Amino acid sequence: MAARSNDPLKPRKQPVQARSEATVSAIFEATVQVLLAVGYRRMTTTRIAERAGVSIGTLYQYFPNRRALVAAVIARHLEQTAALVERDCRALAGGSLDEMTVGLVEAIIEAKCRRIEVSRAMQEPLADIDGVTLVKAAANRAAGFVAEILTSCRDAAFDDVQRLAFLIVTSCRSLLQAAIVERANASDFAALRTHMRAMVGGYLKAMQRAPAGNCAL
Amino acid sequence: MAARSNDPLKPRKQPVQARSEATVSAIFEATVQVLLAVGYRRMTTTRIAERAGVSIGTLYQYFPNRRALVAAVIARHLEQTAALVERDCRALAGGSLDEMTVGLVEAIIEAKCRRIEVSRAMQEPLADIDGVTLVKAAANRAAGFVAEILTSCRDAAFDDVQRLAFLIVTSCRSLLQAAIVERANASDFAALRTHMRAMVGGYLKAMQRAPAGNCAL
DNA sequence: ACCTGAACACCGTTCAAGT
DNA sequence: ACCTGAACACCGTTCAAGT
Repeated sequence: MAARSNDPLKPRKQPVQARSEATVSAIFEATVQVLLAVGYRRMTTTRIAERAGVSIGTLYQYFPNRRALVAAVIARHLEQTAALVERDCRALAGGSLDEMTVGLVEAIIEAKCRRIEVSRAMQEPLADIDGVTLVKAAANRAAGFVAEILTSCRDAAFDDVQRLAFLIVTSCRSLLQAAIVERANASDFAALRTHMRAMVGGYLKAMQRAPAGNCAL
Repeated sequence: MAARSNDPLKPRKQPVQARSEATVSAIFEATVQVLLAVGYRRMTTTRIAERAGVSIGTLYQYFPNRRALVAAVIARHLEQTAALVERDCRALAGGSLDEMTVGLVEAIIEAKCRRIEVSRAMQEPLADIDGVTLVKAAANRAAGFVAEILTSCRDAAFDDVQRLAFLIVTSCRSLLQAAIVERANASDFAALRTHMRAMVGGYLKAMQRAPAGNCAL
């Protein structure tokens, strides 16, 4: 079966020789740099080709259009972010509900705020490419890790864990994204952390399968 | 004082006569229709002018650029949404924390899902215009109403109410927006409602100033 | 296999000329 | 005061010609 890729954002040609690999890499890096330097609206293919040191024709040999370029950049960034959440989640396995609440919030904040300029620069092109799909995919990946550790929680159990984890991730992500785009300061982020903990913790407690019974406090 | 608005180099005009008001209104409506019909990417100024029954020059007499057109449409929609939240909030004054939880979630769902196609169509242009600012402004307005009724809660009190309300609104809005953009079905929305109640309720309980003391359950 | 850049198509925006 | 639409500028994309 021949794979028929109709996806307009998929790369057009795969690099075969070594020099073309270098070309693709240069175009890719140039895209990131131009995006960060001038923003999406002023990010022209001419500028990217210039920056990458190749002709405009070469660019279009590997990427079908301008949007595919940013899509590639964003997809990679989202994957890296999900991977960071995964890494931090591993340490939480078998912990208590309260430990997980704090740990999860921290993991998501950490992941989202590393490369904060990219997170901010992503905002503009996200809607222009099929960003919702990309974000949802990344959120689902991260939610998978979160669901896994929630299942391992030693003092609580949940139904519908995947959805629960997805909502936690999505909610935290969008609150953080808003703060990042608005260039919130350190004290705003500190307050946001407190509120996110309360939100995630309260949510998890409300969604517990078997309630604690009598009040342990 | 010489009227500087007669400067021929200055674009952007306010409608003065009745016919120009009609023109502006027609352009405005055409923008909504074209946006809904073909999406933001294919929404050209030519198409809008055509649909409005005016020339392209007339369009640019009243709107400085394409983005301003969508910004106007979106701003109006966001204002209407905030107003709906306000209306539904009024009924909740003086209620219990549980009543408010359910009522708030319902108010936000209702407001966001009325004109659901516009909410979906908004997604694409939002980042291209200064949408974050608009959304934040609308969220702050809605958060104002929410904060007001939270203050009137008869069995709970909160610190930092405005921020708390803002996070509730923002969190719910982004979860709903994601569901809308992904064309979630009725059962997805039902589950989302349940989870949003748990999240908001849990969050509010965790953020109470004076905890209930002994477990009331 | 890979690269080049002039040429093309399209769209946002302007402005001199109308009523 | 308000409208018109040809013309301009710019940018994404292509393709015939090169190495």
